[in-house]
Amino acid sequence: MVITRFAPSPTGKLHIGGARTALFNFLYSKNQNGKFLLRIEDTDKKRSEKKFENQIISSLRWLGINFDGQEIYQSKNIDEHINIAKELLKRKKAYKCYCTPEELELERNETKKKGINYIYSGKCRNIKDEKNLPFVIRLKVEKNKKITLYDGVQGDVEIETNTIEDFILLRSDGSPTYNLSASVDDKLIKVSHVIRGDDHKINAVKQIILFRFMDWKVPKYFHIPLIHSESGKKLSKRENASTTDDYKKIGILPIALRNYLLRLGWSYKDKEIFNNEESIKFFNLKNIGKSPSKLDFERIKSLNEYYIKSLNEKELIENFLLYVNEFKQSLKIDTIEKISKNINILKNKAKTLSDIYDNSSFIFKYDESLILKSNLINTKNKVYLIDFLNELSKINDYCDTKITEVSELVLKKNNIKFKDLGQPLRMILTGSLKAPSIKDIIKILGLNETILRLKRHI
RNA sequence: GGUCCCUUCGUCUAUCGGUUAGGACACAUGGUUUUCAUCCAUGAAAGAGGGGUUCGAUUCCCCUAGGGACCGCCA
Repeated sequence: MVITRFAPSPTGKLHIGGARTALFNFLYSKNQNGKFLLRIEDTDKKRSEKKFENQIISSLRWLGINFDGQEIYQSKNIDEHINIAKELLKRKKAYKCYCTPEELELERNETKKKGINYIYSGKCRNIKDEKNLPFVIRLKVEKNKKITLYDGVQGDVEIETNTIEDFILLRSDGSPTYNLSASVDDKLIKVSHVIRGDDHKINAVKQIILFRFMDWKVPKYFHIPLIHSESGKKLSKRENASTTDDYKKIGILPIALRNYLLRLGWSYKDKEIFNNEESIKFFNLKNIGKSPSKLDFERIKSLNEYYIKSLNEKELIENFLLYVNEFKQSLKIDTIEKISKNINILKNKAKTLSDIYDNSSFIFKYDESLILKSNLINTKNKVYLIDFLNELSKINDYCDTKITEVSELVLKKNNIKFKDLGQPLRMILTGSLKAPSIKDIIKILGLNETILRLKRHI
């Protein structure tokens, strides 16, 4: 059975790269009818925070990336990690190292000065007698061997063990480090495919060595190229617009972000649009690309625009209201009703949910500052506008054809083009030149409000 | 600096040695349109460089250049 996992450390919000890693793991496991697990790597007590853990889980949920079972906490398995370290010690595959951090710092500086790559010298390797001093436990990496990482994305990568140091398994306070914990946990939860960022490639080799020392079955590894920022560097948490929250905040739909992430570093022929079902159906590991990719915000927006247009009304309204609730000034019930009813008109120019909000603002926030400044409202134009108002006042209820009749009447009477009437009308009714068509504006505002607004300015 | 990885339009990518090198976003032009958009059509735009292998290389190999990742008692 295929078992994959996403293993974030809760030291920050879920960022784009992590989200894509989670997505690939999720999609592959679901495509194979397997399991997708979430493991919180919270062994760094200083930097881990509960709020980030919650944030990561809710971001995953938002993207529709659902994990199986309960989330797993690495910190709960610490005893087992320590046991394995002891077992390795017993098998003589690990040893106690009494070097102090200060000594190591010195070693590091010395080699760096010489321009040589630093790895721990291994000087404690052969200490026979126990010392009554603080110690760490290090893995005894075999010398002069080649380890091949059979990477499903990168191909076979051969690494000399001499370039890999005797890395620490247990710190001097007895707590396990990442490579130990991750290996033991992957073994415990029977991970079959490890899909993660390229930055873990060297860790994979370290973990393979540990797996072999323990006679465990080594999982398959897939190291996906990193996502780079516009500047071409690894996307860091500090970059603006690097977390999923950043995108949520500006009104990107989860399905759009998910679709974007899926196609970043992965492809399926010429297909660009993948809904959630299709993404599971078509996803595979072999189409993952080898080269890193840059984030393209325009593409995200355009995908978002596509989904705003193609989502059904109900889904769009749901997404919109959730968004407004979380990020915008709350709206009155009747405004919400008006927007919901006319969502198909109001979504027209929108690339983001925030745009829909802005497009709708003439309904709930009648900003007259531009109207007063506009030279569209002059004595000449007022003649038609008054005609229009008079004719409009004769109508009892809104009706498409009646509005057309009214405007045509005014146009004929004054011998003008629609633009001459439409522009000032639009300005008065919405306080802006960018708005839906006149008919739609009247329909949304209602006859009463339309007449009220007209009367204020003519 | 050491080890490892990557390199097709500006960006994301397709290409299983033979293609007018395809698609998408962005861009430009034109058309539709009751503003602005949408939509439709068209266009410009790419194999980092140099060597091999081959009848033939974007594709396979080597070198160079450029970019990136890792090099913590972080994960």
